[in-house]
Amino acid sequence: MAAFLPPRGMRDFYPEEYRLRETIFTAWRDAARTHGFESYDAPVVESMELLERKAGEEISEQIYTFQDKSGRRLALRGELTPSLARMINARQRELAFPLKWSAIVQCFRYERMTRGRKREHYQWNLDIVGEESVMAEAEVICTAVDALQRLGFSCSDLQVRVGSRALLGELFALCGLVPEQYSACFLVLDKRGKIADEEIASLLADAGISKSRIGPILDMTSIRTLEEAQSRAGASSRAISDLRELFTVAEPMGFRDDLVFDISIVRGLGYYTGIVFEAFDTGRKLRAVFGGGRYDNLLSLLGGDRMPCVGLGFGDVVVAELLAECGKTPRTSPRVDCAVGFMDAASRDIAMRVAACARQSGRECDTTLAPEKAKVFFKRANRIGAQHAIFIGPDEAATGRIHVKNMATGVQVECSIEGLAASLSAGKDQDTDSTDGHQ
RNA sequence: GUGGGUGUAGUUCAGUUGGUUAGAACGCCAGAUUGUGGAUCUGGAGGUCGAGGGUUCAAAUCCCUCCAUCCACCCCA
Repeated sequence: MAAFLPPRGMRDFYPEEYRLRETIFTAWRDAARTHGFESYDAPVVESMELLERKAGEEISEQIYTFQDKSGRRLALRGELTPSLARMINARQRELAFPLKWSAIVQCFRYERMTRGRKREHYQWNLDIVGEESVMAEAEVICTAVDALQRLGFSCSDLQVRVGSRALLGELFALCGLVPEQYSACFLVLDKRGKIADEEIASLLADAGISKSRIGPILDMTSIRTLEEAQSRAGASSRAISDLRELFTVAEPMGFRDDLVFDISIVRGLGYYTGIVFEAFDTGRKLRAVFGGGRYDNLLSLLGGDRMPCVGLGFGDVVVAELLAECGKTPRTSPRVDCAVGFMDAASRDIAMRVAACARQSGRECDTTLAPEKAKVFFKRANRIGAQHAIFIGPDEAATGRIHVKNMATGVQVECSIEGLAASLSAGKDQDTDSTDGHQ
């Protein structure tokens, strides 16, 4: 038994797991780049003060906190948004808005673990800062759906459920609530279906909401369609027209089929102000794969000018589970263009020359570090996924003629060291010709 | 934090009412093949049975404590 394990909730990535992680990261990066997002990064350690300024959350219980040797109160970030807000605020006069930023960062959370939830995960963040219109929501969702497609998912696997805090706010106002009471109502509605209505009623009462209004609030969760919502909110509802516009533009953007209106989506984070959304697997067996929404007040809350923002967070843990659940986990194996080995000390320098030659021609090349038997070398070459294997023994060292073995076909061709690049290319063409003909 | 499950080889797991030297598969190593991988065959290595304590002539097995881990709830990225 291993004496040491990773700290609770933390993960090691062995090469096999690392390859899966890279597959996910690549889908994220490619989708972001394809949609014109710029990459950025921020420190994994932030000041507690920044995190605490983010209203309405009992953070310090749930994040890793510590003091540095000067007594500064610091924390491992639990999410990237406060750092983003800090960065934007610091250069609010110089940045050109709207801007579209993407980052893949590791976030930490000190909490109990369950399925799909560790104490650390990698999260892809997409944010659009400085855009008032619902095009910002459309663009981040479209980009996230793009990434899902790159991983092999289709709209039959996932649904993006869209709600709106702005809509709920309008409906609350019609019930006679004041804005200060909204956030308590959001949290309570989020619990609808999880706890009994009587408990919800008493929670609302605790928030200072009079009895006569509790019924109408609970009743809101029975709204199923946008039309129904409109009939309550009224024809002039800004929230409804935003939602309608999102669904409309999703059509030409290609993700209309993934969208579903769901008034019960409110999200746990306190800073959301408008449209909010979460993507779930169709079977609803797992947690949200990604989620996000509009947070127009966070930057001003942290000392900047008011700035409309839309953000999206997409974690690696749940999507990996969903890949497994759907049988779509890509089968990855190690791969390298060629491997070079040598039989004895006298052959070493020729082998290294051959390897250098291969690398100069742009090939990936693994080399044996010590003399080994041919059998051991070829076995290892096979294991590391070498497409070609070149074994140097006394004969090759003496004549300068080397044998390039195509590991897929077993065919071995002889060439000079200078002719190596050509042989590797020839073998490569052969490989692709011999496959099913794709690409 | 609550409830339940599980801890045996590198991995996944068997292991009978407590009873002799704890097994299998896969993986690993070696040989068959002294310069050629994947397939096959043969052999080998590898275990303080999660830790500590208790009951017993005898504990992987029963009891207690702790630790780890998984699932559900709670909470949330």
